[in-house]
Amino acid sequence: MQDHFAHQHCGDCPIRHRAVCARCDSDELAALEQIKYYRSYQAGQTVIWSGDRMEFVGSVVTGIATLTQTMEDGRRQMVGLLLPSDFVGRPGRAVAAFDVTATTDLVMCCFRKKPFEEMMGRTPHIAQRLLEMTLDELDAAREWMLLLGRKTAREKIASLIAIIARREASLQVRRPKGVLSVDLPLTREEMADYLGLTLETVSRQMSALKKDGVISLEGNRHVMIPDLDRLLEEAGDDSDGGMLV
Amino acid sequence: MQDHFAHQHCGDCPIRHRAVCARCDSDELAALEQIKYYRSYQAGQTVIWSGDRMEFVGSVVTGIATLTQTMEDGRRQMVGLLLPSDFVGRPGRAVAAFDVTATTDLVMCCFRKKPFEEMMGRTPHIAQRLLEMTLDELDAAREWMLLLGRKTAREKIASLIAIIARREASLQVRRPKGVLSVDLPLTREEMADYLGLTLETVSRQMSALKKDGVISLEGNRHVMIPDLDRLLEEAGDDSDGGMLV
DNA sequence: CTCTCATGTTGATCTGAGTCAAGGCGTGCG
DNA sequence: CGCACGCCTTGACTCAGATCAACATGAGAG
Repeated sequence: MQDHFAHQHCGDCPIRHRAVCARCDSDELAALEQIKYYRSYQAGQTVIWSGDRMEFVGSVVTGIATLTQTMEDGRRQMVGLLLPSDFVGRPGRAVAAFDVTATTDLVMCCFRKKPFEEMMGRTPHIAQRLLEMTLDELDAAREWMLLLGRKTAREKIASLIAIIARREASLQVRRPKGVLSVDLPLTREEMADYLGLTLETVSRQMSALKKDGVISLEGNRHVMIPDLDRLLEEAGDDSDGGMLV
Repeated sequence: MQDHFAHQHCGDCPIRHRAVCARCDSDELAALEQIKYYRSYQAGQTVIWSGDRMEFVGSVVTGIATLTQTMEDGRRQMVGLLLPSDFVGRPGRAVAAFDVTATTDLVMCCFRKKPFEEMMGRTPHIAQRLLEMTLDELDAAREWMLLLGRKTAREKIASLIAIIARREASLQVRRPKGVLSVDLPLTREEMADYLGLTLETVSRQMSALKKDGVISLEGNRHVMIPDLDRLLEEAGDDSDGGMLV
């Protein structure tokens, strides 16, 4: 398993993951290597329960995890989607604030919290890098608040698909000219939990967008987007809104 | 104006504001003093428009500001409430992502971004402190996502009042035994924008909570809470949920 | 003092999304 | 093979909150 990452450009250091390799000198990297370890989870497994002591911080290497919050009566809201390179946990707080669940098989690269915090104290740019990442997440969360508070069901669905599509597109080297195609990493129910809807409404709005030619479906999880601008219009997004996740 | 703050315990350094004075040595404080300055805004004035270049970072000294996002058709969502000691702006990004508006008269203590960033490079614990604060804000934003996505109008109102009440209570040295009383710093419309509701619904649910004896009103902006536990129950909050804002 | 304007309340009605219920795939298993 | 189970779709009905509209209150300006 670990071999798989050995020849990735940025290895698996959570700090390097987001392209700050240049700032890590070899001593620091060696130190990080010494305290890191891996954890694997199966799809559906819970990584941490809200309220649990959290002994580690880390980042996602492969797979997808979700951050969710649940009310006593079972109402559930997903508050974050963790993709490869995303950071989990917080230096300085002992207890997890949200449930973290693996929605696919998941591999995380972890550091025990204590040594990581000590390391952070000695290596200023780690805190700076984490600060940048956290500020990005905060902006994304706030963008999501607009979606949850003010968008219609149709706009919510269109926004979600657009965000996933945009991320896929940005991973590809050249922007594809023609039809974009996207794999949804979430079930209808998970989409509903993310968007503050019910799964029935998600299903209905997907059908509606399909009927109106905004998207087409191939199986349940694969979406083709003939015209990204059209989709963005349906999403009610500000012209550029492209800075997010 | 500056005299007013001279004898506050923590002065106005945004880093010290949240009780890390002990970690600031005198050289650092002197350096911060040199680059800081004040800005005042009148109630209703816009501090920054989303998309504007942001030349400074800073923290609120007195007054209240809001972070909002607006769609082209005018739908508006408040995504943050800035209270004294809250930090505004982000080292590392040139452009504001949200509108910042003063809802009351507002004084901010600012630092030009460039020198502040340089300072941050030299003074590791500033980044660490900002990281902590940002993580707190992120948790609060995620908590708010549950409210926006899943709570009923009544629960939303109760939650908002509870949050404000809790903060007031925590400022007072001794927890008051009896009736808590809270000043709402927001108009009905601003509350609606914060909660993802319309102002009519806010008004109706306030009346309903009053009729049911959960709160009582004295004027429009002053709320008395005979039983905080009852209010929390109405808010649908998890037992403790007290870690936030 | 009255007028105006911003703010807040309340009522009547409408509607988007939730709820309840009935199937429809597709996959894995006995 | 057929059955069960997880996931998804669709229909009928309901209801919480939005919308539209009228009116109340209070503070400041002239």
